Amino acid sequence: MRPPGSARGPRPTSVARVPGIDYDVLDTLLGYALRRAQIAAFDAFYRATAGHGITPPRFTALVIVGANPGLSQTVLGRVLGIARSGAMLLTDWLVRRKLAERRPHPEDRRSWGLFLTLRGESLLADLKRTVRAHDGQLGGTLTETQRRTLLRLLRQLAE
Amino acid sequence: MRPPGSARGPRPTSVARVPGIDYDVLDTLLGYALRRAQIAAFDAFYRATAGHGITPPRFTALVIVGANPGLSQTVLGRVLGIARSGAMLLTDWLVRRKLAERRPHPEDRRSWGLFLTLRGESLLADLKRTVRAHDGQLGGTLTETQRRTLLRLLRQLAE
DNA sequence: TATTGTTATACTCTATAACTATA
DNA sequence: TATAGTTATAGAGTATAACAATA
Repeated sequence: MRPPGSARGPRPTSVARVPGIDYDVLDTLLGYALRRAQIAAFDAFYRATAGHGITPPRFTALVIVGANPGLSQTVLGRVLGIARSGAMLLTDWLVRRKLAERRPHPEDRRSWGLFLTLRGESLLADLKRTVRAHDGQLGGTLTETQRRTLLRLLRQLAE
Repeated sequence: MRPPGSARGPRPTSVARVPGIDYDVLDTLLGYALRRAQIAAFDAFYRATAGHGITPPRFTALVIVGANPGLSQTVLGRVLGIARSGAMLLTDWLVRRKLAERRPHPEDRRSWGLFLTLRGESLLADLKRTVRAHDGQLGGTLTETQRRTLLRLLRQLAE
């Protein structure tokens, strides 16, 4: 049993509102609503991936490497929005678990091409299923139309 | 000049998509869209509060103490979803900046009642204005109706 | 000169656990 | 016994800076 919040980074903070507290202006801010919603989403993600040691950035990395085989660590870092040194540590983790491997880049001997192993492909397929399922339940009380609307509005916000 | 990403916790990672990259299943996940939207929101927040040393949790703490004067550190921690030790460090920060103060709790000599100072009240008033303004611009391309819809759907998601 | 990967180092945030004083 | 605040310590994640190899 993993003690909560130790092995996989900061544990998603509780989303529950505290009764009797006045939240004042927070209730009118899109930013605060986003934060609360993301905590709920983290929660769903952790339920989906319990026991795999998978975090959101690691899942993202698996998906990105899977869909863009041969990309470099620098590009992976850029996609994830982290520094090169961080992309390296993340790649190290994937390689250590034998989920991905570094192959020499055919045209540039400074960089690696990243590829999923068979094991990585297989885990990714599993993860995609469960993450998608839990992500679907995330909007448990949302209708399919509302869900699509939300997704569209969020994309518009982030563009 | 503050070097980016040093004094105020992790710098919001870039929200820009990398051209030529296949994002695969990520584009269908509410959780991923939420993350991207929240990065944009962080960005707006940091623009709003540049130079104040204010982070989202610190802003939240100011608002909560302001609207619920006399509450204890433990309750503050529960509202923020952090451990008591963290609530204490956060309170220390507010007290050090003379934005809040601890007063003996009238009925329980184990706990403090937290209150904003005049300076805290004044800063909070400023912050509310700018944060609200930037939060409004956050959905720059959203109509007022879309904004309300988004807020409602996010609340429904997190409930 | 510029870039890739790497290494070393530091910082922020959060957590748990143990301690104290009160309840 | 249980709780509030505190202190000490540890871990994850990220950043910057400097270095070697290569472009």
